[in-house]
Amino acid sequence: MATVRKPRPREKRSDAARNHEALVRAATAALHREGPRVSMATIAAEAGVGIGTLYRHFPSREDLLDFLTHRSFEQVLSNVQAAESDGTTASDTLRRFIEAAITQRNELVLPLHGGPPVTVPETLAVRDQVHRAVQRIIERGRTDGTISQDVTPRDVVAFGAMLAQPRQSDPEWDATCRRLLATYVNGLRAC
Amino acid sequence: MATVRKPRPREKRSDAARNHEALVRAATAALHREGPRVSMATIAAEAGVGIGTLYRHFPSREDLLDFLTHRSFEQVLSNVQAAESDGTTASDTLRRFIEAAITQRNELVLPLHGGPPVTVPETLAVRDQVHRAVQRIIERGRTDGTISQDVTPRDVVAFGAMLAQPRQSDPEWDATCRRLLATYVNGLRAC
DNA sequence: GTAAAGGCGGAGGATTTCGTCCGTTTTAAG
DNA sequence: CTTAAAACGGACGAAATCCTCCGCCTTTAC
Repeated sequence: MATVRKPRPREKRSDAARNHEALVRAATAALHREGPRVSMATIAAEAGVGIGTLYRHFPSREDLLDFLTHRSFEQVLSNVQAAESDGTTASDTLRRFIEAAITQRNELVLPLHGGPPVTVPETLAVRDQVHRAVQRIIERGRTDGTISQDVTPRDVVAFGAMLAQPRQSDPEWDATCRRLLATYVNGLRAC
Repeated sequence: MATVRKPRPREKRSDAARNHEALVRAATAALHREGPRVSMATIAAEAGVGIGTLYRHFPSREDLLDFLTHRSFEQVLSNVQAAESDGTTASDTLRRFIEAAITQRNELVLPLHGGPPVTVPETLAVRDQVHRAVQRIIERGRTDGTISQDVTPRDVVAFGAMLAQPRQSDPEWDATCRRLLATYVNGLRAC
């Protein structure tokens, strides 16, 4: 068997890195603006690259959505961890966490409670971390008396995900959203 | 001017009436099963008619969805009126109303709080009737003390519409849904 | 500078879905 | 039964979308 020469692997090309970032940014913006049905062509145009480039970075539409979903989950996890360390009461911590999801209009959070099922193992792992963190907050709430016995992490995440879905064509949605959140958090207490 | 003879207009044909009903039933079922993106071909097949027949009854996809939306709004209105006359407290009335929307899996209720904007005037009229009925219940709740000052009909309808959206692929959704509703109604009270 | 590894772009094939058209069949009325 | 109005059905044209392919260009390594 011939000796295998091992040429030092090249660095990633700078244009590829730039385009990758542009694509992610464009896809996020386009999804927020036009909903989950945006065409790949629109995304590529918004990123200022050809359609071929889009498909080299993300071999299929599903791959792109999986990537963005994972990213979104990580953001949610980071939010909940941040809230965990600086909320006052437990229910206040949950309020902050959900508020962050809302203001980010983080609609990709939807699969967290069962939209199109997530199949990527790493993404599922992040989702579980979110659930565990919320679980810890709920348990704290049971001792400080601000959260009733039968609330589950699923409930809280599902509620946050619903509110985070952008409602285009309703200028008052923000205000409605805040009132719904206030009422829900208020309802967490007594049983 | 010649006298215009007025031939008695024919009765509507029975097959047309039968097919119309079959189409509405099939469209509802298909939408519940496959979501808002079901193809017209699927609906026609499920109704057991040709694609041409579907398009004679509903000249475009939008016409079909408008029809179903109107129907759905009427059902919601009927629910809220029924609840109005037999709830005990005001918040209990709201709970019954939302429960009805949930158990019917009435996802078409969505445009009530601002999905794809509704443009048919008659449908908008029904929507307003719903809002007014909910408003009446809320006012009753302010006097019997079960509903806080700053809750609006929009909030309640939006909340109900969100819960009524079917979450396929989540077997526990029903239970989650019931807990979310209980918590929300519980939160309506104190301010 | 030079070479080649690797990225870029967009025409176009395959597929899906909307909606039309028109020859055939069914129904209501006399 | 006869007749004509109305409804039926599905092949087909148009348009949107996903993704592939391949000749050309940019970047890295030396």
